[in-house]
Amino acid sequence: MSRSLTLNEIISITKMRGLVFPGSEIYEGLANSWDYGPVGVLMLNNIKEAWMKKFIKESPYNVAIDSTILMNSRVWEASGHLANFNDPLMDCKNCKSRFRADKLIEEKMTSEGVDGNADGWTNEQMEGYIAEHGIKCPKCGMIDFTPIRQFNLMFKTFQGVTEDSVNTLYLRPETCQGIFVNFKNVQRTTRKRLPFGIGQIGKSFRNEITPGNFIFRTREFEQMELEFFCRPEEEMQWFQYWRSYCAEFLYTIGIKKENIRLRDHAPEQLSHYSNATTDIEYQFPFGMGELWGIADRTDYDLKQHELFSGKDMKYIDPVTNEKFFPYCIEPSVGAGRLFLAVLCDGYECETLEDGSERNVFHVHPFLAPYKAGILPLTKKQNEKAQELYGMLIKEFDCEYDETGNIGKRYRRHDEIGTPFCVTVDFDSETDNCVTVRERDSMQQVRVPIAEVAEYIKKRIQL
RNA sequence: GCGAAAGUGGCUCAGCGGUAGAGCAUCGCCUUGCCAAGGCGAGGGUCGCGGGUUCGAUUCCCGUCUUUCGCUCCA
Repeated sequence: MSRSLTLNEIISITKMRGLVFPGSEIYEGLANSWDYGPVGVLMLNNIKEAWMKKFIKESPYNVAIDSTILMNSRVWEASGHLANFNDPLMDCKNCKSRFRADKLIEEKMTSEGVDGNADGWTNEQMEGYIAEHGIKCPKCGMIDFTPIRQFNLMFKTFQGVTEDSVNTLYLRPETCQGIFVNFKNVQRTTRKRLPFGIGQIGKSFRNEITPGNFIFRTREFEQMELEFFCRPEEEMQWFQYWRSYCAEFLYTIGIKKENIRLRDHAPEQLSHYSNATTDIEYQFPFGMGELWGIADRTDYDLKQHELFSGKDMKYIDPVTNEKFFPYCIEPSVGAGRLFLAVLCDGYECETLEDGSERNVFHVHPFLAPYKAGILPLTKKQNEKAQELYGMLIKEFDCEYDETGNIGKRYRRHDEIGTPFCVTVDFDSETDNCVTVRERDSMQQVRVPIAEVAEYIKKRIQL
């Protein structure tokens, strides 16, 4: 018998066990900031490593870069973020609900069978349209809106000594632009031919109106993005390829299939530059939430950068000398979100045969913070266990623990997802073997000390 | 920003107008021969912050901050 843990239970455990702490806690916190603790950072790094392994290192197509968070502001002009990453918000004075003016207008147009949108409209145009067409508050039906206020989702900062508007910079709201602006550099230095991809793991910042749900939506977050370039006529083929590759990745790292849903966007939902988009969603305790977005971005970004920079951003086929804009498929996933999905998917409270309960974190050994706990059965085995620990720590992350009785230590490691516990006991002295206890099955195997490292290494592969 | 709820030791919470408790966790000693065992002991909280009422506030009132849930969003 077992049950999943609630989000609150998971938050408690992660705080108690050093996975995740509330940010700036001693100063009353900072809304929606979370720090990864000593145990959490191991798993976060393993998640990033898993992505690197499957999307870059083992891929015949892809390479990685690490670009800056601060970029020339013209990048954001070209990408459209300076113009479009604003939400025009208005509140209903009567019922205090908040709406996006452009969404209200689009809904009105749709309901009247008009094909159009409010993209690129000024606030005055939108306010005018709403007044003329008598758009009512969708919630209470009143026509009593505040004026539009722009809410820019990009964090602004300043470069240089003075807060001069000339030096206004933005924290990047997505990592992919660092890839697009380096497209030519990467292609030239790697001599890659289409199709090929450029990946990046890095922080992005969005001044979300409403963050929340633990680490699900935070204003500072880490993305793992791949921009995969291909010939325009192959876009759908590669879109499908990455769409299933991403889903397969999730299954590989142990996410339960029944908690995953692939949702293809309907044509009318697509952003203006996209020909196809699929969200891979996960069944979080608070509902379905987007984990991975796979978007066909067409040649929009490279074209925009050529337009704004004046530099040639086209691909030149080294064989045919053909010159064209490649299309781009973008699978983009949040590291923190994946971390949360792994937590939600793995944490269970099991009721054992004797009626006692144990919290277990069923996590893929590759992602587990520690691969092994090194435990002397009693304090008499401390020295030998220390020695073994010294050997194993060179091979993988593990932890030495001699406090409390053995059962307690097993449970403590169950709770942080350690797949193996290695116990040095009274017989170890004579038979040079140790007991390896497996987390999920609670089965025990006798393994020669000389072979323990290999035994575990074989079982923690991705 | 608006609406709702909440803030008491690391976690989960109880409590009360007379300056704080439990369980779990942590640490030490003893015990312990494989699944949160037992015994003894220890540490840790100016009850989010500021103000007001009161002889006296963790408790009542006001403000403020923070968190959580919803409006939002799309990694």
